[in-house]
Amino acid sequence: MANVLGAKIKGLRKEKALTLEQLAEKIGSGKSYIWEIENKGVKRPSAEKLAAIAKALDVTTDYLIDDTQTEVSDDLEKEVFYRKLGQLDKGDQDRIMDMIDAWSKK
Amino acid sequence: MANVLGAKIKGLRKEKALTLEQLAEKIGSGKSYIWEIENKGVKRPSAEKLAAIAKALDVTTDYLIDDTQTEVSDDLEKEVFYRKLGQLDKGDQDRIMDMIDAWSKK
DNA sequence: ATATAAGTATCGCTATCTTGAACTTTCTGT
DNA sequence: ACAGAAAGTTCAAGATAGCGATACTTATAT
Repeated sequence: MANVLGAKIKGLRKEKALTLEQLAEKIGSGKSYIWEIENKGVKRPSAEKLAAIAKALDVTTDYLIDDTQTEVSDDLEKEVFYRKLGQLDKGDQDRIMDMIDAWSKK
Repeated sequence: MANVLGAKIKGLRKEKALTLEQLAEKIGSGKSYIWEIENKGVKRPSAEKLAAIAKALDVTTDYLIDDTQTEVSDDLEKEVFYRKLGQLDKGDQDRIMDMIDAWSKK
């Protein structure tokens, strides 16, 4: 379970039936490098490259980077959260945020 | 019109009243390097670094990278909420959701 | 069987990133 | 106002990784 980033990219690329060359072209780099990211566990692609990759694969860079996030985030779940949150007034929203902050400190 | 990234980081850091040293420590870098990112504008930080910075400043890396996006939107704030919520364990997540439910009944 | 596309691998230049110190400016309390 | 502390600014040099170029190997198809 070493190279999460590489696995994600490879998976998404395959889903879209793109070859290394096609993806490489989309993001303006060589296929060898993107192959290395996928397979050799290249640790830190530049933000620029990663943003380009994310765009080409229709995901966010945050999703690609975050190792704890292994599934393309469930839009429905997120939507529900957003909608409920939006129903609160600003003060309550802030209180929720404070609470999340406090609890994530440990 | 150069160095949008640096300006964003600097702005967010100031908003949170963090010193260079404090932010540097949060993300595991020297203050000189982060100063260079903010002011010298020549740097293209790695995705890893940028992700750490985004997390420390409560924004997404996508927001930091996208030069066309210059202000923190409501959507972005919600996105950050959601990200933090995901870091909590299931029990805490449920309690947050319950709280949102309770408060929205008004 | 040959051609062509896809994938695998290596090399090397350059830029990122670290360290760390020294210097300057701004802030703080007295 | 002054000293001392804290924040910010600058520089230099070395280690490391990004990633483009290129060439080799394996799969697919006609």
